[in-house]
Amino acid sequence: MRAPQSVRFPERVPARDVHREVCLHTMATNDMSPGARALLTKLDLFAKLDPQARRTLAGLLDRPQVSYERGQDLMTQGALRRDSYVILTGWAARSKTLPDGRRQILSFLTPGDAVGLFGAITPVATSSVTALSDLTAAPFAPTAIVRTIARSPQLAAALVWAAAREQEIMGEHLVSLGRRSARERVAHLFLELWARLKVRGLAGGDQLQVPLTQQIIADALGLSVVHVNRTLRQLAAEGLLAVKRESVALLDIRQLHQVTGFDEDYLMHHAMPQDLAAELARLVTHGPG
Amino acid sequence: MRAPQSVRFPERVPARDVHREVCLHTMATNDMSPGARALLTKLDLFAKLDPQARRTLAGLLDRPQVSYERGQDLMTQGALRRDSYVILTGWAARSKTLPDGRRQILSFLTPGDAVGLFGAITPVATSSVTALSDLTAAPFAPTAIVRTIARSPQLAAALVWAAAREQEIMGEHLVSLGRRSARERVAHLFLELWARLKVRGLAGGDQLQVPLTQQIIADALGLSVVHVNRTLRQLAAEGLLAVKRESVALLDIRQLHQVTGFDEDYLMHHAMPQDLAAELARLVTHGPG
DNA sequence: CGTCCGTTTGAGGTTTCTCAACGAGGGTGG
DNA sequence: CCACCCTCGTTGAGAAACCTCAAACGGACG
Repeated sequence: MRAPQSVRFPERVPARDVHREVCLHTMATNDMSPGARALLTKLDLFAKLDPQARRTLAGLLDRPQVSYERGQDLMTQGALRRDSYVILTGWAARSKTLPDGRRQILSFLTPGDAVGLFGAITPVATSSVTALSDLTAAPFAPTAIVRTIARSPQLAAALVWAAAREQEIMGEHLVSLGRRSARERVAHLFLELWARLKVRGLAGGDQLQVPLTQQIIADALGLSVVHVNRTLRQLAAEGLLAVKRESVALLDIRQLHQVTGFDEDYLMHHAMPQDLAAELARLVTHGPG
Repeated sequence: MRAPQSVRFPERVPARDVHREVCLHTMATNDMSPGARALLTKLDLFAKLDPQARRTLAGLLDRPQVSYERGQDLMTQGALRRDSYVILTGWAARSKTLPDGRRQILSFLTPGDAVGLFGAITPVATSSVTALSDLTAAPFAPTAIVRTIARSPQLAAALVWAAAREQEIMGEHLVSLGRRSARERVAHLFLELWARLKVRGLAGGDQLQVPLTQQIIADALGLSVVHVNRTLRQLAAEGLLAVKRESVALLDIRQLHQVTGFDEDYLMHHAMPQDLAAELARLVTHGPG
């Protein structure tokens, strides 16, 4: 058994101005809270939500937004659940910690992502969610999700889509940890984050702002910090990417794709398929009968 | 980059009589198809479904069951999706394969589990589902899930619970691949399977029937077959478990728990929490208004 | 009786880890 | 303003875990 390389998440470090802006689609969102808009931006990738769905969404997220500093927990493994959130600005990580301190990051959460969306289902949190940068979030009651599902079938379908998308990302993550080399894991992670951010307008060109320390990358990829460092430097030496303070430039995307066999289909950037849309439309017009 | 150790899944091998029986709870299930009963058995862990939910479930699964031989795909990565299924008897594995042949198993599917439950969302399958033993399954149309969600809020909540539970299992799997040693991974896998089967009445005592070859275990745990073999033999030598043909006996459960820090809470064997149940009941009685 | 699939074992190699130390930057307090 | 932390990144050296290759074994089945 190896000793834990994992280290506490950073705490009480002042803010940096990474990604404080949520990119909003040009819809009539004036009447909505920031939380509703952020979630809408994401769900909109899947389907244009109808007025009923948008009202329901607005009703769900009508509480004032809250702020967290880098290193604080929005949710703590083993503790009773409190609120659920939609992230407005900043990054967070969902992680699990073993009794001896080893830590594994399960997923990265970016603006528009939900924290504990289905959290009402277990009273005690099985993972922690920690702010990786200073962040703001829109809180909502965990049980409200049930009401939401019942009130708008379209919204329910969109939420299921969001859950399925998350599962796809976790699946690809599982492949990385189980079958990819350190080099492939690192390259794959950056390609994924780049693709995720780009589709929401949070990254442009080949540049990408990420508030990730090498320790955090290590905990996400199941590697030691030392080896992440060496891998990063090797990829940089080959001219594939350039790492600065808290940003990364993907210099040779074609070759990065080749290194990892990256195929962004699993991220599901696409709209609802035809048959599903038809089924939903029928329901919305004629009722569930 | 390591060469692929992964090997094709076994094919066309005759059936073995492992787990051909689904344990049914003692409810009035006479009017339901086998598929509906199997899924009900699982969803029942979460909440006693009301008549409306049970009617909807029966309507979803009214097609005749189908059979697959060991090694056949119920769903193939990269191919267009066909039906979704509820597994009735036998085991399956969901896996992803890299271009060079390396394979990672994402999850094991046992009776009552759904294949491609949310599959309508992507037209092309991002993973394969392969029969690990001969199996039978109840098919349903992928888009039917939308109707189901709209017709019964209780069923919708139960399905969300099932999805959340799956995500928890994947999360723990991620911890294994990222931060646990081979020894811990193997012990953890068996404890998980044992707990999952026991709660549905598919395993008794410390014995557990699993149609897993060492190659399959390796592909699930991100290890080589050779190392799985050595790890298995080491655990056996220490008297922690005994592996026979296709069954495993957990000889020292206390120490196995200690080896892995296993805590079965993440499997969510429990019923719906109080507040969620109350919320749902209100909806069912008063409507979503 | 031969073949096939899965398991087992040996030997040597590679990746990744641990331990340890140093450097660079930024914030903080004297 | 400078000295001192503290965090994070970087580098070296040796060790451990795990992998590959190769070969042999055993049971099941034709």
